[in-house]
Amino acid sequence: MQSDKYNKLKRFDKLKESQKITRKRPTINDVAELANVSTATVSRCLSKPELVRPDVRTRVEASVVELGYVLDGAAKTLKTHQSKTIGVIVPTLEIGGYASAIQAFEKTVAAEKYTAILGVSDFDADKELQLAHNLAEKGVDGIMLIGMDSDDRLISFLEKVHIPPVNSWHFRRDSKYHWVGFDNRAAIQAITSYVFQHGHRDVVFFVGGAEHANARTELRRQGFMDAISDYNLEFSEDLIFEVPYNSKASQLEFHRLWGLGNRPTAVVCANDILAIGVLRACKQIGLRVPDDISVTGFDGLDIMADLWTPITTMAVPAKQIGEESGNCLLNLLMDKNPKTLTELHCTLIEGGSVKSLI
Amino acid sequence: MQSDKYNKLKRFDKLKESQKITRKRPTINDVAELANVSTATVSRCLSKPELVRPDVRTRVEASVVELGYVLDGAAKTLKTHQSKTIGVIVPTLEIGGYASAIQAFEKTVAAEKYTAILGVSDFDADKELQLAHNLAEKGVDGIMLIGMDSDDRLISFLEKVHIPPVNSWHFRRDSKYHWVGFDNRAAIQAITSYVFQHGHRDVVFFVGGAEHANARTELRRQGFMDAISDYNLEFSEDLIFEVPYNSKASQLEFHRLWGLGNRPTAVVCANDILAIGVLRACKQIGLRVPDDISVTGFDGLDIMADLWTPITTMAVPAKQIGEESGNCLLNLLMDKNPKTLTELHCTLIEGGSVKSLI
DNA sequence: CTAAAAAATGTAATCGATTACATCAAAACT
DNA sequence: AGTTTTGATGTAATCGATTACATTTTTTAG
Repeated sequence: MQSDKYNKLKRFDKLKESQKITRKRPTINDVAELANVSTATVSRCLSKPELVRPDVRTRVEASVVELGYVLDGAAKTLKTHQSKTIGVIVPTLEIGGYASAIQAFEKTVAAEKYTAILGVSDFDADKELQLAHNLAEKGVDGIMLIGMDSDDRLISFLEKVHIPPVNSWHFRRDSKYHWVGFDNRAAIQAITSYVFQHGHRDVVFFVGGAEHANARTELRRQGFMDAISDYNLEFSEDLIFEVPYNSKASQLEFHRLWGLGNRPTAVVCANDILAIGVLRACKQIGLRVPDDISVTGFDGLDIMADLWTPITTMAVPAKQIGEESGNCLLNLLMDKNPKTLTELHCTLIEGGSVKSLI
Repeated sequence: MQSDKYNKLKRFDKLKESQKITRKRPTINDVAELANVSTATVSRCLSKPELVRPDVRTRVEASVVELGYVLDGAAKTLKTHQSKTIGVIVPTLEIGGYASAIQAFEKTVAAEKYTAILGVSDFDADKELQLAHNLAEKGVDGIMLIGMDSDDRLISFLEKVHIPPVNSWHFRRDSKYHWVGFDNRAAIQAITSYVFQHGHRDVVFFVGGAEHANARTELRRQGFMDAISDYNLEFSEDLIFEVPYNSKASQLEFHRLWGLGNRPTAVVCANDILAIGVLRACKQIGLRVPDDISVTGFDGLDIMADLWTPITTMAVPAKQIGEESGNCLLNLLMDKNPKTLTELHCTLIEGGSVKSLI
């Protein structure tokens, strides 16, 4: 409009110049030029080849190869508002089950040309929120959340930016969001009941807590308490030991407990890593498992079968969680309506680490 | 130019209309309007706030919050040719070390505002190449390659599209590319020599191979052979057993070997998973480790200390590899010149699974 | 108090694709 | 043959940011 206000010509030249230096890859224009067609045709060749006459298509494809053309996803995303990208937020990859779930998830969504963007939250809700913001900027089409409480801020943020989330690992029945997982509370109740069934009455519960405290921990406590009340036993907070998520910590905790004269006949652990620590402590103290004391884990690591004593544990359907979450999100993105809750089941694996007292 | 050729007005209206329906999030224009500044100022507030007067900045920030504005990364990337994104290609996440390395890598690059995009190649060079292509379209600024041979097609592709790669896990001395890893051959040689030092002479080598065959497998074979020639022992192909990467397979393989009357005094395994399988087989056969037979692993899984018999293994510096790869790539992206080769070291962990015959 | 220098802000072209619609060509009807 | 339908291709506006340079405002110097 004000053509004298700004000296356009000069600018244009400068830009064109700098552009020449910056440009590293051929663009759709270059391909179009070489193949003697319009950019529209090139674009069609790439996304809807059936709309282009075979001979033209061949010519275009040859140009693509000759120039080594790679489509610029940013431009495509900008225009289409679709990134073909899914964010995955996970507390840690060090927990084997999470890694398995992610791998299965990646495989599932990759089959539909989606790419996974990874964020590790370290069990930190603030970091998680920040990751989500970052993913939103990256333009992810959806988000997979693994094994966390869904912080309200997170959920409302995702709602505001219109990114559909799928929550996984455990689940909530009363949620309007999508969940894929198993019933933590019931699973802990089940393995605890299994121990009670074998006649144990002095049972303590090791649960990963403290710094990683989250809804899941709470659910597990409740599962333990459910089993206790099923058997009409008396509950006391002293039966529950919150331990950081590593075997060293649980090993020390068991030593402490034993040192105080506490003499349970069984230790139920909320995860396998804690069970391993307990096992180490028992070995050091000279307790035979299961003859002197019974121990159970939770997670179903393969390795549990190969320890000093094969440990009875509850196998978590990690791979399935990944797959089903992937399918759920894919459906969500295709505007199909996947069911809100996909409940998967855990499997008790008897290792022989629980002695029958009956 | 040919304004009668195309009916512009009609189109514009249509587009504006459809746009209204599509647009889900506020843009920089909305923020600019609300804050009563230009888009340039908003942009500056976001990337170089120190260039904007504090009072204006405050107004802009308030508008950002009020609208719930999230920057559109695609537009930014399109203009700047920078995605602040790094691709990670890994054969599998089921190998604990890889997961640890990725986690460390993610943490390292996240500190500099980079995001990791994950691709799982399943040990398949074609899939790997396809992943790289996909990552190139996504506009990644760099790529981290874990534990694979660098397929020549991959490397030359990355060169063509100007994406700097960092190779990790093992390394090559003669490469012009960046490597972060340890000397596979030397490490296997070291643990094999350790076994020879303990007086063993009938030693077999279990190595993950077959479907996952790669340069690394070859290097490990060579490491084993190096140790043999150090001790002037006679080499035979029969000493090497290629086994799929899982404990079940190595368990079966050991049964087969034993069934054929093969009676080694020690089994050196190229990874811990295979060692676990051997251990299981020994237990089933009734062989005590290390009294009747010695076994070593490789990887340094924590769990090796808690097996039926704690297993001597070689700890791989997975976390360090992730960190150093991250730093290397960051430097590369900042045009600093990181060293081409970062050599890290393995640590022998004596579990007591090797009996001294001397 | 004015002039020059520095700081803040605005303008609008640009990144590289997609795609609605226009146009042109070829095939299928009268 | 002329008309309609169908198919293939081209045109150019558009997505939402960034940023070179122009312009305006503020500060500093004289």
